Order: sequence, then C-alpha cells, then structure tokens
Amino acid sequence: MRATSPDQVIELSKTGKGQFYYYFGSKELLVHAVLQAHLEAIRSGTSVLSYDVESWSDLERWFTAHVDLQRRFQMTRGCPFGTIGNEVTENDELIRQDLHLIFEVVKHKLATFFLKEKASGALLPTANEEVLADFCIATIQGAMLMGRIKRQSQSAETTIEQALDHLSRFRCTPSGGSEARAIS
Amino acid sequence: MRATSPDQVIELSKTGKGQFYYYFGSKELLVHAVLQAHLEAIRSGTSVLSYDVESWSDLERWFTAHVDLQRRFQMTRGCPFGTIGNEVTENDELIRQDLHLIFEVVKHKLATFFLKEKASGALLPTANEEVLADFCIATIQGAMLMGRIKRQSQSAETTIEQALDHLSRFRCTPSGGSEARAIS
Amino acid sequence: MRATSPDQVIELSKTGKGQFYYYFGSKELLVHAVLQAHLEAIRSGTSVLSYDVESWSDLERWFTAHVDLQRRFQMTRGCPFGTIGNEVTENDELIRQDLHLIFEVVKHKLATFFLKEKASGALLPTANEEVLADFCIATIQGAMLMGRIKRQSQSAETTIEQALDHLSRFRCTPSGGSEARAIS
Amino acid sequence: MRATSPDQVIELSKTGKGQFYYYFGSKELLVHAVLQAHLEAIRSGTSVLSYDVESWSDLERWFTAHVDLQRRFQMTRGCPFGTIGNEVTENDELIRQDLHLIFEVVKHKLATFFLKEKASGALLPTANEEVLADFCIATIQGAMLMGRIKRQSQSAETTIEQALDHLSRFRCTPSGGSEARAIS
DNA sequence: TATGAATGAGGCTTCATTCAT
DNA sequence: AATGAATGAAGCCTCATTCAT
Repeated sequence: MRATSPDQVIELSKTGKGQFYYYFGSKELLVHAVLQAHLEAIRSGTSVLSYDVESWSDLERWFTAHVDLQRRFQMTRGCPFGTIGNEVTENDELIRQDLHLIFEVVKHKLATFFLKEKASGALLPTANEEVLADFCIATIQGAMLMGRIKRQSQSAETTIEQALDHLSRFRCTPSGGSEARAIS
Repeated sequence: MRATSPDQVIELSKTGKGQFYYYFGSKELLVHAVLQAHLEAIRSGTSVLSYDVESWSDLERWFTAHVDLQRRFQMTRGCPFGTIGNEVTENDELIRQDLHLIFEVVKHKLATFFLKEKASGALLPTANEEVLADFCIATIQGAMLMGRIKRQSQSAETTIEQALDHLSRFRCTPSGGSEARAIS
Repeated sequence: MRATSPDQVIELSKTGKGQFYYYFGSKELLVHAVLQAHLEAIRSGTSVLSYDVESWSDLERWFTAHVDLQRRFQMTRGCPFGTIGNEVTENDELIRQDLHLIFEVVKHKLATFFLKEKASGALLPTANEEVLADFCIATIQGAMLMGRIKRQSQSAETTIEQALDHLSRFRCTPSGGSEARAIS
Repeated sequence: MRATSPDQVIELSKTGKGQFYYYFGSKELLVHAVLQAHLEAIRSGTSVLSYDVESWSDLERWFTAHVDLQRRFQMTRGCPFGTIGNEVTENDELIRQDLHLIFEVVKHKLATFFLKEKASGALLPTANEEVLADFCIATIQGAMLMGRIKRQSQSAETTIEQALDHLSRFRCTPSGGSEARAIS
C-alpha cells in the first residue's frame, strides 16, 4: 500500500494522471482491482505460482516455490499478499477483505486436497483439512517474513521442512511418518 | 516504519519539533532506539511478553500469549517486530539488523530450552534445537499475520496448536504424541 | 541558492506548493532552469545586459552597464551569476557547470571581439584574446563584489577604468595609450 | 554566513550550546567577532596571508598566495571575506561594515606601498595609489570567484598576470613595461 | 560560568486527489 | 475517454535561539 505512490504507477502506465482516477477512482481501489485480478488468477489457476495442489509433491512444490521466488529477489521481498496484509490498518477494510478472500481461496484449494486425501484413505480421518490448510498458509507466510528479515533462506527452508514433516504424520501410506523424514 | 510519522509522535509528546531530532536524530534512529530497548528487555526478561521458556507449558504460554495480546487489540495488530520487518526495504539496513538480532535472541532462548530438554533426555536426540526454534518463530509470526488479515483468532489458535503438536512429537515422555492432542 | 526558499517563491507565485515541484522537480532544478534561460538569452543576445561587443565603446558600455545595474539596486546586489557562484558548494555541481557555461559564452563573445580587432590590425598580435576576455570578466565580477561590500560605486568605477586602460594598451590605434586616459 | 550553523560551530567547540550564546549572543555576532579577529590579525600582520607589501615581489606574492591557497582547496573555495560579502543582505549591516573595514585596511596597506613607491620615484606621479589598491583587490576577488566557478586556476593566474602587467606600466624603472612581460 | 534540553518557525519534498480542457 | 496542470495537506528534517538548572 504505502510502498508505492500513484505517481509511480502512472509513470509506468504511459497515460495521463487523470486516467488513473478515471479508471480506479483512488489508490485503494487500484489495489483492490489488482487484488481482484490476483484472486481471479488464483481461482482459475493462471497465477504465476500454482495454488492447485493435487498430490503431496504438488504441496511440497507449493511450499518451495514461495521461497524460490523470494530467493530470486535476494530475500528482499516477501509474499505480496502478506506484505500488504501487514500494512493494513483499520481504515483499509476493503483491502483487508480482499486479502481475506484471497487467502480463503488458497485455503480452500489446500483443504480440498487434504479432503480428497482423507476420502481416498491416504490421510487420517482425524485430520482436519481446514486446520491443516491454515497451518500451511501461516507457516509459509511466517517463513517468508523471517527469510526477509534475516535476508537468508535457510531458516525458511528448514521451517517448511518441519511443516511438511508435521503434515506427513497425518498420512496413512508408508511413505509418511516421522521415521521417513530426516530432520536437518 | 511508515505507519507513524515523526509529526504524529511529536504531537503526542507535547514538545517542540526539535526535541524529536535532538534525541533521536531521525525517524530511523528513533525506531532503532525503540528496538534496542526491546532487545534489552527481551534479553533481561523484563519485556511484556516473557521469552524465557523453561518448560513445555512455558512454551505453550509463549505461543498463546502472542495471540492473546493480538486479541486484546481486536486482531487489528500483529507482532510489532514482524510488522516492522514486513515494511523494511533495502534502505533500512539498520532496522533490519535490529530485527534480525531481536529474533536471534528469541531463537536462542527457545533453542536453549530445546537443548536442555535434549540433555535431560526429554527430547529426541535427533531433534535440531535451532530448527525447532526457527519453526516456532515462523509459525507464530505467520499465525499472527493471518489473524490480522482475517480479524479472527481462530485460525491462529489452531495453527499454534498444530505447531505445538509437531513439537511434542519430538518429546520422549508419554505426555506427547498425536493421540494425546485432539485436533479441533 | 540559499538566499531564497521554494516556499517564498511559491507564496509569490500564488499557486499550490505542488506546482513548484511539478514544474521544476527541486530547488536546484529551478535554479538550473533559470540559468539555462539566461544562457539562452545571452547566446541569442536578448538578455537585459547586452553581451555582444562589437566595438571598444560597446566594451566600455558592457563594463559600465554592470555597475549601472548595480547602482539601480542601491549597490545592494551583485551580478546574479557571481552571487550564485559564490554560494556554490561541492554538492551543486549542476549549478556550477551552468554558471561555468554561462561565463564561457560571455568569454567567447568578448574573445571574439578581441580576435576581430587583432585580425583588423587594431589590436596587437601579441595580445591573447582569451586571456583578455577572462580578465574582463574577473575584473567586473570583482568590481561588483567590492561595490556591494562598500555600498559605493566609486571603486567599482575606477576599477573598470583601470581595466579599460589596461586593455587599451594593446590597441594599435592612436586613440589608446595611458597618456590618453586620465586616472581619477 | 548561511553555510555554517551555530550547531556545527558548537560541536567543534567542545562546549555546551549555551556558551555560544553566552559569549557571542547570536550567530551574527560570532561572525562579527571572527571578522574583528581577522581585522586585528591583518592590521598586526599576523594573519595567514601576509597583507604587508613592501616590494613589487611582495605584491606579486600577495596575488599568487591567494590563488595558491585556493588551489589547496581544489578550487572549491574562494576568499572567505569575498564569500561572506557575497551573501550579505540588507539585514546584515554589521557584517557588511566589518568586511568593508577589513577591505579598507587591506586597501590602505596596498595604497601605502604604492605611495612609497611614488615618493621614491619608482612609480609615476600620475598613478593614484588608492585606485590601484582598489584595482588589486577587485581583480584578486574576481579571479578567485571565477577560479571557483571554473574549478580551474588557469584563468585566475592569467588574470593576476594581467593585473600585475597593468600595475607595472606605472613603474618608472626599466623592469616594468609591456615589452618586459610575455602575454601567455 | 556552564550545560544541554526545549522551542517552534521554516526549509525542501512527496503525496493523493481534483479540475479544466 | 484522455491529458496533465493545479491543489494543499502532510512528511521529514534543520535552524537559530531561549530557558531551566
């Protein structure tokens, strides 16, 4: 939110200043529009990072892709949604709700995967798919935040390893379980 | 960083504008001074939130205290360190290093606990205390961030439950283990 | 540079504060723009003071016009270019170069006159037109500076008389020479 | 005047802020005190640059010493008196008068030399010692100003050469005269 | 005498937004 | 639809000076 001014956007957009306000009305509404676009991209599976998880290796990729992306920016940036979320105040209800919705969609995608696994008997029936999905999201957000503060990816990597290890304990197949995962 | 301007601080402080710069030199140095004070408080154990963990229930309290604090602000704020960390850019090296140091101290306190547990045979020898400490920090940061975005504490609570569950699996005593923990 | 603040300019201009920065970008760039305009005016011969010297009486007028102008301000101001030049520090490279260029153009105009005189045989072949041009500029700048400090035009006048006398010694026509010039 | 703040002075002075105002009363009065000290030093001949001219080679040294000093600062500074003089406004009467006085003393020293020369028959009786002294001062001030703007000493050097050449024409000894001085 | 905290006007700049064309 | 000039509040900071001790 605060990191970028309309002027910077306008300069890049190669249009007059009026256009910005003609189309978006305000800075907040631009962010809103951008977040809506992301939401749609995530829903439709056309976003940069794939949020469609259909296997345990997809899930692992989902985790590692976040840190890979961060590393490409030399660990100077975090997840855009998390970053904006952290700047949100009580005056930014619209944006907060956009982010909420985005994370709900992501959560739903992850929860759907866990649910399917449960249905197929690959996940313990006691596992709560929503709780696990929230756990995944919180862990990756926390890992990226710490990666950014440390400017190092190492702790982010070990953290997602731990998260994956935790999740795997709910698996019923012989591939899961704590014995199968080395702790670095 | 960007959430509060010196002018706002000055207005509250009921002093002339110059005092701010007389004492702190710049906005960045004020934040630096505040973080240094926090660092000292954490080190000496005099901070609001206790970072000195000596038992598993202390650890649980450490997790829940974060969310309790957040709830007291109606879930509108996150961890101050995480919030500032998220706003840090490449021009804020000083602040980034302050935060880095604070988190290193916290990590060290947590890692020390895990190490003692290992020494006393209460924790599996295969557990890596540093990795677990990083995991704790990342999880709580992620949980608070999501709590703020959702304006609800529920997912933060289930996430720290998952984290505690994960940690407990490394315990050797019969009190740990997934059977002992209900998954909400 | 330091004598006038953007705020003062803005107040006079009866426009919002943003306009200043919309048009000039910074205080330094405003000065730059003004100097560029002067440079162009001097080049094209449309400036208040004529820098186009084509005869010895033009040269004399060039000298006296400076002091006349200064007298119109009750000797409270000097040459704007010299004044700015004196305030230039190592951080004002852009402005310094603008001034350098302006003085180079003036020098060139004066040197061209001397060169023509040499070509027509009216000036000694041993005279160096560039050196004489620099001498003219330095003398007039020094004369105006002293005029300002003294708040009197007298010494400025005698100084330019001396300068003209010096220059005239390089002339070949019988009109020159020290005998022809009374020393006040 | 404007280039240095009391704070900078105080920092160097290793005393409290109050001392500055206790002893000097204001910034203007400090400058006044400093100028008075310089005035005394010039009068008594104890200043860095010697203003006591007793021979033509002293005079030449007086000219070149100015530019030498400037060169030691990589041509980034001019004569302190000239620099302050250029910043003087109508509100700085006290300082203006101090500078005026300093330059009067210097002028008197130079004029005294010319007068002696005239008395000894080494200078033409038609030469006006005051006019020549003013000419010297204006020329050196102008030369230094241009040197600073150009960041080169060359034109300053040729200008003082011209000035010396001009002065030498008033000499009666065979060492003077235009034939004796090469024009670069 | 001496100290350094306190004051508040002012300086330069950015920002989000509106307006006239 | 489109442009970019206009607006003025706010942001960060420096300055010269005064005051309490």
